Amino acid sequence: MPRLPSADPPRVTIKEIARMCGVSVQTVSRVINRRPDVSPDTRAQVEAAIEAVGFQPSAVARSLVQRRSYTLGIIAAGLRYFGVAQTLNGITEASEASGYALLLKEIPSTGEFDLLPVIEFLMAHRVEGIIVAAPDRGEADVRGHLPRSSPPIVFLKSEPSPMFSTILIDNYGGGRQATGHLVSLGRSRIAHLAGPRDWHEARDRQQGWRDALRDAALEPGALAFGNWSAESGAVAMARILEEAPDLDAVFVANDQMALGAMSTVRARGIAVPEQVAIVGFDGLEEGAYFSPSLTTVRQPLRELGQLAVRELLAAVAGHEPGSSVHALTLATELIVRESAPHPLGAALAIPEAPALAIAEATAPA
Amino acid sequence: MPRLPSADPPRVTIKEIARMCGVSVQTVSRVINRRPDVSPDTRAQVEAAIEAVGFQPSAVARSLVQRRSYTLGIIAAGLRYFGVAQTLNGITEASEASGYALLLKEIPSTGEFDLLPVIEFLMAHRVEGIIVAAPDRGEADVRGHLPRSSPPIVFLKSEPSPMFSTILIDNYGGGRQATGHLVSLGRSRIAHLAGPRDWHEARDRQQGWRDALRDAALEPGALAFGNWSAESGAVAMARILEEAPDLDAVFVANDQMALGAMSTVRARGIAVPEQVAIVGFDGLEEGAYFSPSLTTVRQPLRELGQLAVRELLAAVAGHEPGSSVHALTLATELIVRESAPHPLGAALAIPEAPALAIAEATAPA
DNA sequence: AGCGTTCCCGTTAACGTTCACATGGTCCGG
DNA sequence: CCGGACCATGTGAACGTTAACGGGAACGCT
Repeated sequence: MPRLPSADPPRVTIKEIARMCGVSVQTVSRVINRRPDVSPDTRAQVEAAIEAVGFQPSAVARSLVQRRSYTLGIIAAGLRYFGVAQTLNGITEASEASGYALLLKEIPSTGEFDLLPVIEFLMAHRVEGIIVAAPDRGEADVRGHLPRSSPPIVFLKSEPSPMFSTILIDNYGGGRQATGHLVSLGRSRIAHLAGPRDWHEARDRQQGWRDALRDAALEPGALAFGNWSAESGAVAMARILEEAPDLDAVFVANDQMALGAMSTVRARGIAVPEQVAIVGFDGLEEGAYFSPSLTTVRQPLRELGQLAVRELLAAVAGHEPGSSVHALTLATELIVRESAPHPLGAALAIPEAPALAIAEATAPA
Repeated sequence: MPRLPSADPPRVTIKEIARMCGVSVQTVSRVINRRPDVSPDTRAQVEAAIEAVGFQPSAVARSLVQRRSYTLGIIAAGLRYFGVAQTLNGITEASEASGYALLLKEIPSTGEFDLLPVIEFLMAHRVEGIIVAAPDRGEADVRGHLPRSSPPIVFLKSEPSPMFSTILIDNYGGGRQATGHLVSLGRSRIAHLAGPRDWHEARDRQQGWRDALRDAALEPGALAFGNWSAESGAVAMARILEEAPDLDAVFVANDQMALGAMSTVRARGIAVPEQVAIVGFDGLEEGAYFSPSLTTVRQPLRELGQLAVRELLAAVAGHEPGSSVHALTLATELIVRESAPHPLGAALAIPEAPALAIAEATAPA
């Protein structure tokens, strides 16, 4: 009766269906939820009615009453970069498989940014878990300031912490792998083109580089920073060449920057890999088609995303808070291609599993 | 009283806050929604209480009672490909700016797939609009089978239709631009490396190629299909070279395939652009660092995503159904780089705006 | 003094589901 | 022919919030 004048066609609800079939709403609810205790006749009738009017039960109302949203929140930064997009891909796959919906928030990939409001936004939507696929670049680590009673959270790009689950790529180990490979090639003046200072991953790769050099009793070479983009890689590479004209290898913190770096090197007339060997990081499939093809460290990013979802769902299911804090680390894999080939004469000196690397290196050209 | 034994700490609600402050829930609601008719004192007191217990109003309950979710649904395919990721980037930006949340569904990027269930899923979540950034590859066009009372939908990768809004890149025009550029270079045996047959965009680019050739009174050259990946580009290029060894140019339907194609061409010892000129499609920033750098057709993908959101929000606001069906087409822009350079001797014959293209071509190396 | 405003706040009823429990019927064994 | 078990269904309340409306106090104006 107190219908507004501007009434849209009133949404058809469970009640309407019940009226149509002459049954109670509860019975309709039972049919919708495939519960056994409904006679075949009524079930068929109700299903027919639902089909007829194209009724869609409201997930919103259901969330409210059940206090469950079957939704996960994702916080991502830098979607336009390969790594994050690939991880997101794994996340959508796994959550699709388990019937969960995804609420996506993207935050700027650079500069100060406070995660807390974003997490609160997701909490207001009552997500059952949150995946943080973005570096924490606020003034203070969010993890100190999380609201009590926040849902399980998995961090994908932060330091491990005793209070929260983290699933990380072994960036440090990958950095060592890359640098170690260059060392095994006999290179000794090995520079590093790092990612943004405020990305945890960038710091770890850099540390891997540093430690691998130390272990080989080599001095750290030149160091410059980019922002993950090919352009920044080209620019930073120019700086490195200026600082250390005699270098014979570079470990670049991601493949896109490596592409830019190779372009700069080529423009200077320096031969890759003869004069300067280059190793990237990411495992871009496209790297196989660079010129020369790019030796790189593959990250299992899709698996990372899938694992994050599984971790979250496990935490949601087994309710003991805190008991499910894990710190997983996923190993990287060296993919040897032309920009830093296998050490030819020194098969014994190869530190990585050669079979794998060789298999990966045969690009279907 | 009928609290279950397994009770989690009962969520703090607006009612709890009201009790704490000795006011009614309505007053708390008013404070939360920043309504003017609350005295400064009570407002401060309520805000303090909210802050103290870390209360988060439930967006779910609010959605239910307001019958508005402030949420948009996104259906995407091929997140791992640059185009889609970039578009998504634009979408997150615009929706962030307008305070909307995003519910993301990814569907397989290849093979038959029925959109309808996905749309129904989003409708069940009461999204206020849907962006379909995926090709429709079901047996029948979804748009014939949409449930009545579906929210506004914007299609980003389908044929224009009188019933639904579409926002499209001018793939046909872009195909003509690319091919026309090759023609203006004096090339006459121009092949095409197309995208998957079931992507609308791929068909349009191909048609642009075909028509540009016809207009130049040239025969269509060889034609092969890839699946957007660099690898498929390399393979398809090999097929093309077999079929038409004498070709002097290729228009490739995206930049990633172009990368693969260039690799194949190079491996055959064929010079780019001297013997074979290559034009890609996408406008990847990375293309500037390929070797040679890639001439391409830039798509305003981020703008596409932003426009889609704006279109949707406009449709949500102005409620007249159907009145807001638009069919926008966004122009592409030719970016001339080394793989298909400017026609040197024939400045007058350049059909594109040279100033722009030249500006884009000076890569910061 | 009377009356209309404005300001602040409370009460009641939704929103569309599901949960816990109640109810009536049918079937079976004794 | 009765008690229990089981099946199919209905009833009322609850989930957490906002909309609609009503009402009292304080203020200003004629």
